[in-house]
Amino acid sequence: MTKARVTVIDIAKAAGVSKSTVSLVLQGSSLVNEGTRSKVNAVMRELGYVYNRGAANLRQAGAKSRIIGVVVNDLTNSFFAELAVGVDTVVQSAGFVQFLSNTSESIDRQREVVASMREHGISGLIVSPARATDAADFKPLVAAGIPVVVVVRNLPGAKVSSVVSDNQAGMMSAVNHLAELGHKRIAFLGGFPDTAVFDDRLAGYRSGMEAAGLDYHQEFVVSSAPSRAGGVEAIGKAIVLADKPTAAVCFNDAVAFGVCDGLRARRLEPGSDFAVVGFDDVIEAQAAVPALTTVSVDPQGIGRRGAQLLLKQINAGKAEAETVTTAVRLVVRESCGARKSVKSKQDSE
Amino acid sequence: MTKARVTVIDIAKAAGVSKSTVSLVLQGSSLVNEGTRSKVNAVMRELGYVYNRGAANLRQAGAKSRIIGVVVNDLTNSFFAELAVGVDTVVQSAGFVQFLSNTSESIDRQREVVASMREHGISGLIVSPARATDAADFKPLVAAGIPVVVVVRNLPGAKVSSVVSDNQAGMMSAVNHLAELGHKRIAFLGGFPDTAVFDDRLAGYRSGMEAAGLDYHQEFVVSSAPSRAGGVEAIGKAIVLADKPTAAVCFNDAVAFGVCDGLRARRLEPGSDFAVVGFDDVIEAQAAVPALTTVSVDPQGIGRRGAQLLLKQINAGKAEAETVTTAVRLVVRESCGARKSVKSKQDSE
DNA sequence: TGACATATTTGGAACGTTCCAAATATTTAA
DNA sequence: TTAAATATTTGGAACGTTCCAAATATGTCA
Repeated sequence: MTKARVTVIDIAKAAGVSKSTVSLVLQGSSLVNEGTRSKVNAVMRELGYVYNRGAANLRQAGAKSRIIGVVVNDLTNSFFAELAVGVDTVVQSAGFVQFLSNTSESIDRQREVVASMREHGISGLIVSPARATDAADFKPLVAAGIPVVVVVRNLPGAKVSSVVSDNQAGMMSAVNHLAELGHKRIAFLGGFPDTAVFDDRLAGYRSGMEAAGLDYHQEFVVSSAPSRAGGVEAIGKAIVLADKPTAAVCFNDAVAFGVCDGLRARRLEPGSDFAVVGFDDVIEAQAAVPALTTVSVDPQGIGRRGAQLLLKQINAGKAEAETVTTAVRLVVRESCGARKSVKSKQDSE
Repeated sequence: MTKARVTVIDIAKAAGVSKSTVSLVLQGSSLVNEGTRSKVNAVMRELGYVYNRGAANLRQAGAKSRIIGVVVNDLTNSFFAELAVGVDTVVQSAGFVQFLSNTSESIDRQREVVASMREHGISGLIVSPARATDAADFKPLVAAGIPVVVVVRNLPGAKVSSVVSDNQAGMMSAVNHLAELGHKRIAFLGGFPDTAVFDDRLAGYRSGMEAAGLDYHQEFVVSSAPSRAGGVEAIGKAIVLADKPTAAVCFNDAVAFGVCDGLRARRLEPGSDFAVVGFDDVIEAQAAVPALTTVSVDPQGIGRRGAQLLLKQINAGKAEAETVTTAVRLVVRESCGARKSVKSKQDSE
């Protein structure tokens, strides 16, 4: 390869100024004379100078690395990919770069990547925590003055900011919609009860039932893995109840798809024979058959909000824990039985 | 917050050794006495020491940062999200971290993020280039001894390694399948002719036609944006030809979906009235109606291969440009008319 | 025990930047 | 024309590590 790196000293020599002046130019200081500035810039271009951020960070105390760490629990899931894109958008336009890692729901992996990010001197962290993450896990970071924003899944007890969607309101509107369609026996299917998101969504379900003047029955709540397979399992348990439900709100879209599978296996057609509503509005929801009625949360929006919040804290130098909930909206498609027939024009974009 | 950073010197003092010894411990050198090592480790834990990689990189010439830059053109597309996950898997288990950025097909953005990554001292770069990327854009990197691996879209003329799927073979098998189903007039729809991928896929189409003993007609090749809208446009042009095609292979799945839309708008049912085959096997392909017959490429696999290749070059210290093509396979579903009716068991996984 | 080999430890001097206090140029005001 | 003010430039000394050459400890063999 080529020889050694070009440093500010090389530039200084070539431009006939001191390294301090070059540094000033690098930082866009107004102290330097226009003529000098352009000469220095010209030399830099000519010599192919590359700024060494590592060296700079070393001198400038901690928080100036301009790296934002982003940790998501499942990048394969387009919901989180969108989230990452949202973060990237604002992070990038603020002149930061993003360090993205995927934990695949592994808590160990999460610990590793966060440690690694810390070693690299991130100025802030956005994390969608892996399941069963200990609230104390991010203590050391905030203690070191590195702001942390938790997104999607909140971490009760952790003294960090968070951005979550309005799970409760979303579930309420789903239940409300089903009630308006005349359903009385509405089940809540899927999800692990040990998560904060589950609690929120369940609470929304309860208030929705209450608001619609319907009774809350313990046995209409069937938890399961928040996956397609979990959905199959959950509907299997719900459909054999003496007092069969006629509709279900699901913990998320994956569960909802599983519920549809399970219904079909029992010769019931989702939409016409049984109403199904999901949560998240993942990309497949509109292309599915029947198209899934679901609560749409805007993952890019969450990402952007989270990033904004984080940047604010980085700039403020002080991390006031703050919680923001982003709005959601019910998207009515076919699986709730409200609309028959083929996919609508609007949805197919 | 708390006071200053804990440094190697603090550790040394507290453990009663010299900073050099601490450094040795950090590097896991076999030179240090077991007893000393464990004492030092204990002190590090106790004081909450965090390794400062930036400082280390400063000393250790260039290529040791253990950061891999990953640049994709569209993270929203689950194809590329999967790719990133594939990369992350191997990168992470090799003890590197990944710096992921999204360019949204913007060449300027791409230039920015690559520059930024360089400043941060990446040890290598994996990139799925934005459309119309200049092959010379990565010259400076390789000149600086930073290995670059291009994935998915190759960059003819750039002296870098690449990992691409076997576009040609994939298209051939698609054409072959349609020919076996009895189609004689098969169109090639969608895609921008200025890309290498287009050339490859088109070449596959031509050889496929030839292999099946069918004539290649210039007017059966209709290019368009590689998007859903582009698909609508392309089928619109193809369906009005005097000698109407009865089937089409599409540049990618998005185009294929658009083609289906366009067919329906003309009261033709994809699958029964006209056979459609896509390329990529995006996640929506199996859930669509009709389920899309398509050429499945394994994006995670490409990511893994790319990462392996890159790590190999990093370790070798020498970047021998190398091209690997990964295998693809045709997934027969409904849109080609080979199978009627509802979705199969296998596909719904 | 002495001499040598082997195992362990250790002070600097880098690495490429930023910051500071101070030096030097250039203007301005009288 | 000169003093004071303002505009620009500048040598070190950090920052937290790794590397080197050399020092010190420990062990081995006659």
